[in-house]
Amino acid sequence: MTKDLEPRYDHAEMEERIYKLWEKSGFFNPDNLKLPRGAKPFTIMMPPNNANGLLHMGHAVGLTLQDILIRFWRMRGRKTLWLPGADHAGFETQVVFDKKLDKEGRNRFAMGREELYKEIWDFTQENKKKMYEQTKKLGASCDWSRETFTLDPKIIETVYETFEKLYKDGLVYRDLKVINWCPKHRTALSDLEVKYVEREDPLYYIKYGPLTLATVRPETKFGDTALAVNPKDKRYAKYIGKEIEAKGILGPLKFKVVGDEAVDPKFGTGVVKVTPAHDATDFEIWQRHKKEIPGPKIIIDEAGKLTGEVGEFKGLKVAEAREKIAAKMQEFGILEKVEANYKHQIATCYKCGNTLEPLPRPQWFVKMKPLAEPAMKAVKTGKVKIHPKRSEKVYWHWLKNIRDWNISRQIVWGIRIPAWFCLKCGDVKINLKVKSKWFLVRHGETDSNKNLIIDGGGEMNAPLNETGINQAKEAARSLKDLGIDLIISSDLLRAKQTAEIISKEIGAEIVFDNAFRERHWGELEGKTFEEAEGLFTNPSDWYKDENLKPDKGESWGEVENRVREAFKIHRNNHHHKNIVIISHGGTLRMLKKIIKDVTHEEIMNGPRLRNAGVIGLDIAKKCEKCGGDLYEQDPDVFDTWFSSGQWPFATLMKNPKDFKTYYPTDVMETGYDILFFWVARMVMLGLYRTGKVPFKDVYLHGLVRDKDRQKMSKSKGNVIDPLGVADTYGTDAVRMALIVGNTAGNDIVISEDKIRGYRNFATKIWNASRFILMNHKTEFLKIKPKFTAADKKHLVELKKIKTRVTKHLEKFEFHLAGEVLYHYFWHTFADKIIEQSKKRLASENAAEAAVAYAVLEEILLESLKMLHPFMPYVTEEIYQKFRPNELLMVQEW
RNA sequence: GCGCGGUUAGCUCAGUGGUAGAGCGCUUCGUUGACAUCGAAGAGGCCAGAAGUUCGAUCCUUCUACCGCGCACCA
Repeated sequence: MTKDLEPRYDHAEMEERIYKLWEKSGFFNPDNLKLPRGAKPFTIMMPPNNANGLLHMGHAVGLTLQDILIRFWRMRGRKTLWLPGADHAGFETQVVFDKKLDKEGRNRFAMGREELYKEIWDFTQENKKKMYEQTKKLGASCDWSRETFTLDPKIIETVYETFEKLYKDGLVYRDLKVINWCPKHRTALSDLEVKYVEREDPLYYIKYGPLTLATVRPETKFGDTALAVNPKDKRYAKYIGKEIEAKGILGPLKFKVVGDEAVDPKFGTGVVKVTPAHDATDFEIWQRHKKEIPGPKIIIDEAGKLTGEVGEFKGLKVAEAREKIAAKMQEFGILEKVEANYKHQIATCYKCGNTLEPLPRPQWFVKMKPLAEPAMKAVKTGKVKIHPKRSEKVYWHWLKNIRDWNISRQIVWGIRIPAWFCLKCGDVKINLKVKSKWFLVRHGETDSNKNLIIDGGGEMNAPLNETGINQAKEAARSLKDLGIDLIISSDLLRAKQTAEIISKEIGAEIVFDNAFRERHWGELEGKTFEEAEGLFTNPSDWYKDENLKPDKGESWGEVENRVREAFKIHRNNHHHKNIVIISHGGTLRMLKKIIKDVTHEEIMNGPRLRNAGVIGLDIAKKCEKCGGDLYEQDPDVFDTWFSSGQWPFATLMKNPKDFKTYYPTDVMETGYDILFFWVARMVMLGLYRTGKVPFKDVYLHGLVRDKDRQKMSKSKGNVIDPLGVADTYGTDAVRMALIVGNTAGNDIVISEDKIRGYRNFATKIWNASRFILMNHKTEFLKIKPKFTAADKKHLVELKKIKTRVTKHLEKFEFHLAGEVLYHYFWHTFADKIIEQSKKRLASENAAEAAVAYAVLEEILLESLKMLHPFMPYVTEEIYQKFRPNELLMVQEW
């Protein structure tokens, strides 16, 4: 019992000091807690916050609720682990980063995989650091020694193991399906990431020979491959199985009519067109009638523009094309009528709001039904309890109707899917052990490239220009840290310079091989493409014909032969080494042709490798099917939720002792908005991998809203920054304001007024304590207090309060516990008990004063204990004035 | 279409089978050393509407109205 308290307290100074004191004590780490052997653990996995921004009020709510649980159970003698972490948040982070790139006038589609990955990595690490600082400021008593990022090797390894297990069990498969495609973000999305919005669009009735059908998407007509009616529909029974001829705006059409249950006879005309490439239902109709009708005919590309056999509409965006096509149909007299304001639901991207384009793509899917069964059972039997209870019904309903989960994402930020395809036969290998990696790199840009001048293996031999040098440097950076042993380069100047720049960065030796030179274009060398045009019948023949040979130049066939020979020799000599081959656009095409064993036409129609572009080849054991040993890894990454769905066990699994002690965890605390995204998947994957539920209780908190019930958002400008108000009013006030009146599953209303109210409460606690401390006299220490009946009554009441608070906390009724404490401390203890004791404290009789004091101190210290989980800083600070050298944080509850 | 939640003080929200609570706001009074970031006193609610169960309902049941949300392949 040392100093008096200042009349006011400086929360800023205090919070920093106290947090450091807690950290220094080591008690955030359960291994350091002084507990009897066999003390029961209590574990919470902190939901890994997205490492793409700062914490907002929603995070503050979650962290506070978790910290209350952790501090409460720690004081109750449990071996308490709260493991903090951050999520790479694949798609979400990619979206945030895209915006950043956009501001800088860049875009990710023009960046190399490694380069982009590295930049986002740095970006997330920076965010993570700031986020953890904020987490500390909010008083979170988590074990920083076990901090985990979802891209830590231990997590990736575990995720890979899970994927392999699922694959072997037949629960993960790769299949071509029509998936939700966002044309803006150029990636597939899971069904959960689709937001359906109601919209009014025209419904077009189109004549199809003797039939009429209704559609809102006339633009997809070019992709039609059949018509369908309900088999029970008497009106159309006679058409089933027949071919129908009709007038189309690009010429006559001829489609077969199939009978399928998916068609609702009551809707529209009861006839639908079947567009398997651009409609999931139609795709399924096709699958059921594969033998009778043609499959997907793609007429919309990844950017949402018309492509393929669409005549004059090629290149138009879907919305534009729709109007023009409808107009054309009108002209042709095949548009029967238009219902103007047809209300329907359209699928949009939950992030950007753009209309999704259903596209057929091969993707990895998780078969969900077998995983959902045990997950439903776990909740039904009470092994997992969800608070609020009503959410169990919602959980139940979702799992019951669950569909297979597309886990492939076409972005680079994330955990790359550990699936390799044999380059020769296409066979799939999971978790392939790669022996060595070979990289094929095109040289950087030259002025010839820039000005479209033919500069092959001839005399020009242009050097890199400034852009080219920078590109080479970029490529060099992307090849760094990959353990490259050797660079094999064409000896032409542009390749040589590129090789030297890369060598300088990665420190590997260069050997030159003129077999990797560009095709010698003979008499065409030095000419612009325009000038060269007249020299062949068709410019595209330069590429198409593998035997065509310019004067004094080489044919593609000749290039292929020399490359084949050189590649074979280098393969034999260096198969165990990581190699970079630096060569030229055309030459690399030939190399790819050799590796993939495909036709000349196919390789020439394939994508062009940009300057300094990198292609990775993985060399591993021989394929059991074809004997090839060159593989290419699936470029896609996992849906973030596939990895975060493994969070409760992936964080512990690689440390068997921790896993045994702390798994299953006790409580999962998170927002109700991610019940399906995350909670349900954690239960499924947890049960699947470990045979045990990942947690026993799920506590769901609501969305944070402002005092007018508006959702907080940056665009509305009504965001309250939790750290900002913590600076102003103190963390304790913010925490308490977030708890009182906040019930499970309901939205939380927070306003600065409310926070101010609880700041006043903190002041009240401070001043009541100050008063008590002020009345302490050293002579009291010698006096054994004799409590009066009234004193005893107060102490009994205190006990009752403690029982109530304990019960509330055990039942996850944080708001009730907080209210009871608030009310008791202010309106019973301060207003009544302290007021009544003032006379006795002032008594001449030391024994009487001592008793009065003893009662107050007892009640105060017990109250501080109970308040500590809610308001950790102010309570800890005061407690130490009464009990120096002790830590309230680890006092017994 | 199915499901869920809400409707309580001027505002935002807690709560309970038997005299209704918090924060902010409002009214009046008060600076005698814990606290004006306060204290004292107070105003303010047929707890959405209707019916039912009950000795008794704001709380349980049913229906209705309005608000919000989730899920759903109907072209």
